[in-house]
Amino acid sequence: MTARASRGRRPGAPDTRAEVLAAARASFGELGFRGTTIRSVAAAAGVDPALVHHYFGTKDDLFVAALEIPVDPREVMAPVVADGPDGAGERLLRALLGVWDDPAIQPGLLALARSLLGDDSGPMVRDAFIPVVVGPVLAQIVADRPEDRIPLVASQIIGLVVARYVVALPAMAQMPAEDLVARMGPVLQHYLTGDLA
Amino acid sequence: MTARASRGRRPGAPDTRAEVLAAARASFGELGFRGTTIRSVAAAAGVDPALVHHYFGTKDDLFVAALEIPVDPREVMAPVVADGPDGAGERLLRALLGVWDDPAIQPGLLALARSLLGDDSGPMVRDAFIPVVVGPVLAQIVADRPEDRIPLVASQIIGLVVARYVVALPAMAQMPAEDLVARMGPVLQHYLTGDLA
DNA sequence: CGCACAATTCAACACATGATGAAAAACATC
DNA sequence: GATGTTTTTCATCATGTGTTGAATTGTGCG
Repeated sequence: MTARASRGRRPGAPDTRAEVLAAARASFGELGFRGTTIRSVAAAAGVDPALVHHYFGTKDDLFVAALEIPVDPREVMAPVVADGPDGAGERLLRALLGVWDDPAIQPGLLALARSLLGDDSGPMVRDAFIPVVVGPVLAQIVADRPEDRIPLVASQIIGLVVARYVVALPAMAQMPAEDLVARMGPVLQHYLTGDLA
Repeated sequence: MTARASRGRRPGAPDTRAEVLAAARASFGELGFRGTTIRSVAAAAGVDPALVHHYFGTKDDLFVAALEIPVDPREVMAPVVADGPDGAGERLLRALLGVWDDPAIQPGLLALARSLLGDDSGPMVRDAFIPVVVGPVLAQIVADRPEDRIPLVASQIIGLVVARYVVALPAMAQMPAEDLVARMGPVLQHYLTGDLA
């Protein structure tokens, strides 16, 4: 490892800012907000910690930047909701797997998920994100009784995300996507449209 | 608040150790391992931080003590597995809700869950607890193909626990237990014994 | 009553963290 | 070439964290 002992700008046009952001996303996704230190992010990006502050400001600001996901949830969900409730279970699952399996998107999603699960950033993300962003989308694909069905759908989706991506339990993480869709699709469909007590 | 400015033992027989342990459990369950400081636990228990060390040793030791749950998982699961796979979905769900809704047990469970979800304590708890403790129990109530069914059951249970207790989404947290059992029981049963692709 | 032991606080330490500001190097423009 | 701007590191600060050890107080026993 070459020691960078000299102050001042590095030669060339390195995109150091992007490297810092990527390192931050990975760390927030792995260790959560509190488990992520500015120094560890800087070390992973190969820069001095002061540079992290230079580019992103406070740790909170870095976190907010890390949560910006290069995909519009509405675009992702558009094909899911387009054809109404019938078959929506499978379409929802495929859309979810699509974004979670995209290496450009997953780090940010992981950072968000870890934050929600860890209560790192306080209840604001939790109380704002899920009811405001997720709820209205799901409401378009339930047959009826959204107040009963949506929490059930959400519980299975949360379980899937946690087991497959966040905690990454081997049996779940390694289940082929097609098998997963075939096995969990009917369950989501049941929650969306099936007979519900 | 009376200031305790004097060194030395307090009069009477206060169970300070238990107060510290309860405060620790609550904090670990709410904020995870990293979010919990010795000083905050001591403050919540109304003692000096050194007393936390006196009773429990290191922070890690305190954590381990907080994870000790006053219930044997095997006793909880015995009635679930006694009658085999038929009807096991509902029995499993009732057993789960039983322990999670028990105020003597929930704090420790929350501390454990938060730790698993937050990756606070490293992968050891995750890799040891779920496959070793949970897997063999579930294996007794699946009809066949445990390697396929158990992850699905686990995903729904994880989703339930997270949505209802850990993140405590209102719609899920407030769903009456009987409604929940009636709606999710059949899904768990399907994962355990139903037709699976 | 004296003593040993347990419980409790005070004081302090080493280290880690987020953050700030100045110095230095590279680059672009005139 | 000189200057202004951007990028980068070094040095440092204030604060917080887990932890240790000594001093003090209360209790139980002989």
